[in-house]
Amino acid sequence: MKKRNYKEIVRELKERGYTLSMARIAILRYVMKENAHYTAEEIYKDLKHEYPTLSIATVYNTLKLLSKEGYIQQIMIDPNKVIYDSTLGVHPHFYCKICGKIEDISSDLTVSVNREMDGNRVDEVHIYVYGICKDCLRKEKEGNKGLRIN
Amino acid sequence: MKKRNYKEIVRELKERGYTLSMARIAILRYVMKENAHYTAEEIYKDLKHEYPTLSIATVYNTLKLLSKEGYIQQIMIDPNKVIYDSTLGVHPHFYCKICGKIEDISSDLTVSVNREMDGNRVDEVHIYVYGICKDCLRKEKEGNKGLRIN
DNA sequence: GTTTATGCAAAAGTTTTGCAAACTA
DNA sequence: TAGTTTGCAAAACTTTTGCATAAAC
Repeated sequence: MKKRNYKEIVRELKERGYTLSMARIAILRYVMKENAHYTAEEIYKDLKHEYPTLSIATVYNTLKLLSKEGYIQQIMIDPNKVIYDSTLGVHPHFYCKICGKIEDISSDLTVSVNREMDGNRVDEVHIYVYGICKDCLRKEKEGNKGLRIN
Repeated sequence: MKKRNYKEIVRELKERGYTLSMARIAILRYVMKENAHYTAEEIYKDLKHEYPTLSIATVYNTLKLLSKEGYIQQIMIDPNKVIYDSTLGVHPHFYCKICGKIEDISSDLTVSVNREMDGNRVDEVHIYVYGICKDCLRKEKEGNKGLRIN
C-alpha cells in the first residue's frame, strides 16, 4: 500500500482549482502520516498548538474535501466516530471491543472484489473486523492468573 | 442466511433472565422482518403509531440489548447513522452514494475469515461496499439522454 | 411485592451551517 | 481585487443518562 507525497497532492489540488490555505496544507500533512487513523477531533487538538486560530469546522471541511477528491478514506468501524485514513485501496481494519484501538491488519483475509455487484457499480470496499486485540487478550489472561477469577 | 422466529428469541431471552415487555417484543418483531435495515429513528416513528407511549430511549436500549445478545447486527456503513440488521453472519452490504439506499448483496465477493488475525481474536467481520446502485445508474443514463448533458 | 423496564426531558457528543472577516492567487 | 476559505458560535443530529412512574414476573 503506497503512500503518496503530500506535496504532490498539493499540486494536484491546485490543478483542480482548489485554494490551498495553510490550514488545508497542515491538515493534509497531518493525515498523510504513516499508519495514521485520526478523528477530526484529534487532528484539531494536535494542530491547534501549531495553528491557534484553527477551527474544528475547517478540519471537517478539509477532511470532507480530501475524501471527495479520493486522497483519504472515511473509516466507520467505530459506531461513535469517523476516523480518517490516508492508506488507500482495500485493506481491512481491526477494532478492539475492549480498548477501542483501531489498526490495519495484514493477514489471513482474502477478498476478491468486482467492479460490479448485482448490477450496482462498486467504487470502494471497506472491511471491518471486530474482536479483542492481542494486548487485551494478554491482559485478560494475566488478570485471571493473578486474581484467580473463575 | 436463515432468519429466526421472533417467538423463539422471546423464549431464549426469558431463559436468559430478561423481562420481555411489550415494547421489547414490538421492537424485536419489527426488526426481525425480512431484509430489514432500520435506524432507531425509523423503528421509533413506525412503532409510535401502534404504541403511542413508546420512547426513543427504549428503542435504543432494546437495540443495544439485542445486539449484545447476538440477535441483530449494527451496520455502520453510513457515516451519519447506525442501522440494525437481523440477518446474521458475514454478508456484505451495499450503500448507494447517490440515494443512500442500503441493501444486502449476494454475489461476486469472496471472503475467507479466520478466528485469529495478527494475534487478535476475531469475533465479527463487516463488509461494506460503496458505489452507485443500479436504479441511480439507470436514472443517470436516462437523464443524460434526455437533457443531452456532456 | 420486588425487580426491571419505561418514558420523559435534559445532556452529551459529533458534525454542519451561516456569515462577517481574513486569506489566497 | 475578486473569489475562496476561515473562524466563530449556534444549530442540527444522533445517542445516552438519570430518575420517578409503570409494568412484568
